[in-house]
Amino acid sequence: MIDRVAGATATTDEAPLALAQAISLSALPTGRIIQGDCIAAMRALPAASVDLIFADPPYNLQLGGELSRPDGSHVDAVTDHWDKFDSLAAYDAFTRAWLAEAKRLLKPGGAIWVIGSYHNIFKVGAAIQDLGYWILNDIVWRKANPMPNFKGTRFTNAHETLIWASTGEKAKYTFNYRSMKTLNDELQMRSDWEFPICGGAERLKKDGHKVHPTQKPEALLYRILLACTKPGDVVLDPFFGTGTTGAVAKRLGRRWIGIEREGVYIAAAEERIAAALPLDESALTTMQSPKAAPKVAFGTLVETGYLEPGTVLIDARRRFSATVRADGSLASACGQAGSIHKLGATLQGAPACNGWTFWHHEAQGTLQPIDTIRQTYLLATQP
Amino acid sequence: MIDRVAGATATTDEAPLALAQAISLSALPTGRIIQGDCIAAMRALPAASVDLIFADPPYNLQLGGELSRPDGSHVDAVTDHWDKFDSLAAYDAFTRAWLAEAKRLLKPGGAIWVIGSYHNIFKVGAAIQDLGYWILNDIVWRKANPMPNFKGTRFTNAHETLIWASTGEKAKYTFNYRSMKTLNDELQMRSDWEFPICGGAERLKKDGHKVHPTQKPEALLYRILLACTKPGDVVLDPFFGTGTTGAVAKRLGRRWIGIEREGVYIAAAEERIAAALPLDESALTTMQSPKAAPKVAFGTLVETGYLEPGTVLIDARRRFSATVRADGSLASACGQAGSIHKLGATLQGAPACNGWTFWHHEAQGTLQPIDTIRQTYLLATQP
DNA sequence: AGCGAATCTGAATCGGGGT
DNA sequence: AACCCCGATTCAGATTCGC
Repeated sequence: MIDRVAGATATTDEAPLALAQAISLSALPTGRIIQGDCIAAMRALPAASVDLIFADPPYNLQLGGELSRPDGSHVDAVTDHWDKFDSLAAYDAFTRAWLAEAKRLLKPGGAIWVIGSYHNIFKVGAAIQDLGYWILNDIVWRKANPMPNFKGTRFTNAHETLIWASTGEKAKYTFNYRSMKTLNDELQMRSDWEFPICGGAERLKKDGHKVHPTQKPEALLYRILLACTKPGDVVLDPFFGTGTTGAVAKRLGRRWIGIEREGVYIAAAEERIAAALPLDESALTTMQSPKAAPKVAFGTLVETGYLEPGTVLIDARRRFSATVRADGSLASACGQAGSIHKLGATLQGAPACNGWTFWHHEAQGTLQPIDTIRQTYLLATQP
Repeated sequence: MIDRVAGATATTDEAPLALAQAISLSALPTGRIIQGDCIAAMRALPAASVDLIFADPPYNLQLGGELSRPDGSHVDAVTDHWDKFDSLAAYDAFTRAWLAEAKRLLKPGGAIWVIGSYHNIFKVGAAIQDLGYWILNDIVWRKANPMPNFKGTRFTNAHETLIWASTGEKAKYTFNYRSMKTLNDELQMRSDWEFPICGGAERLKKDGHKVHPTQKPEALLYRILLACTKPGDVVLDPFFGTGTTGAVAKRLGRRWIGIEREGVYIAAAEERIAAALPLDESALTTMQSPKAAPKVAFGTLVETGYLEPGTVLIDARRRFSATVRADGSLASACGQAGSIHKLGATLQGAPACNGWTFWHHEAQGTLQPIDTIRQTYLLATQP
């Protein structure tokens, strides 16, 4: 077991504490992973003793059969027993039970973060409101590299949702506004965050297989703890898994408590946290996500009215022409159709073509490449 | 009142309809705004008569006092009476009531879209699941230019959430996959969409003041209707406001029905929709999935001489080869035989295989998938 | 060693029509 | 209702392989 300085030792020298609070702090098993059911484990902890709770509960995915990629390979889905519930109602009851225990553990000025997907997040959010928490923001984690929708049946599921809530409508809470603004190049931090999914060296593996099917990226926890806790605060994670919350808390000098049922995850988490190093300056700078050049799809110009469906485009030498259609595809007179790039390539018999510079439109008597419209759009919408 | 061709007039010349369906269509007030309470108005409409519902219900914002910008100017917040509910429970009851009526109106293959913010979307999503809808995606509208958080107390609220759901777990639904992929420069459309908020010339104003506090951008509706409806489909908006749904539906050649209580909004919507110009037929034609193309059996290519019996096919990596037989089956050297799909799967030991892209033939010194022969056949035989 | 090609993988409610 | 067959369908990033 890992053990960091217990709360009592660190605080008894300071300002006097109420007896109950002193007992609470002395009993608080920070720097430890408690093995067992999260509701039972939370019941054993003292009330009003935790500053922040981060929870990544089971999503209750309810997947159908097997799924294969177009190349025939098999998709390794989340089929673990801990994600199985008998019914929507059973999941709902479980959700309300652990959220109620969590509320009891939070100090009056504490707060909770919960992450989920559309499978469960609406149930979670509704329960949070019903239990008297006060939602402060919902945050969208935009995945830089999500798994595609292999069957072409829906939109690519490219994000997850987090809810940040205080203990009540009038409750205080911690929000390090300046830290967030600094982290975001002196612009207010928005409610949509982009991070890659957890992979590479950060992804815990054993015998070549991932230890946990849903390990979260440390960057996500880093931003949350930096935004909503102070050094020394106690962070509880009731679904600890492989300990991302503990590792990041240690790096940032926050105390932590983990609750986890599965021994395999606990073993991996302990090893991982033991190896975690306190933050140095360079780690902070790597957190600053480089601002990617904004991409604009041709279809966006059609949707937003910068270019009307029905507009006729021609190439610079006026050899080919095509009409813009409602979905951002182009149709030529000879019946061929495709994206600006594909149709340009087809008509020229070329393997590829940059449609942005190939296609032009008539404007003030001159031919303008459609790329100028994209520049206009970017100027109008970028801060 | 605006009125487009009613369903009955347009369909009586065609194939006979069941009586109930004929009544439904004749009674359907498409191209109209019904004034009144949305639940009462929906009750008066026939069951299973609508292809898509788009709903932008009151968000139940629960704002505190007045809000000022750092420069002292006043923020014009949503304080309208229609956004006031007595309690969370009252809002919940209202949400479940209109969502239940909406479900009754949807055809079995229909779908619903609802937009909201963290104030209400969790209640809405939980109700959608409880009522037996099946969530297909949650979509994040990332605002390119959101209002900043003036007090510096939270993250900038820079997105809203939409839920897309079918009428049940096993229900069919419309999703124009190819159109979405084309619209997004040949990449799958993701669940996070970026649009500017509604402003400029698009924003309806009267005497210098915005007519509606939460007018949605047409680009948002454009993408939804393009993705989830076909031309001629009936789209219902039970919280019509200033008619963004109607204006975009008219442009895209979809029929529409609006329900709205406030006369001021109705007047603005009617004027706006009357001015909207429908796209012409050629612009409305969109990219189709191969699914929608006429099917060609492999045997047809053999019968019609596009491929000679006895031709040897091989896979791209030249690991397997097989001979085309007179009945359109393939036979491998090791004695196995079957359809192009089945033999491909058997030889690879895979559960399934698309023979059209797996098998190749030698042409002009290069390997060509046999799908190119099918394309040649289609070009030659389709009008 | 270094570069380009090929391979692998990630919280996924992932098909439709005929017999 | 269950089974069978046809055949449509993937993006970004990390890692490994091959030259």
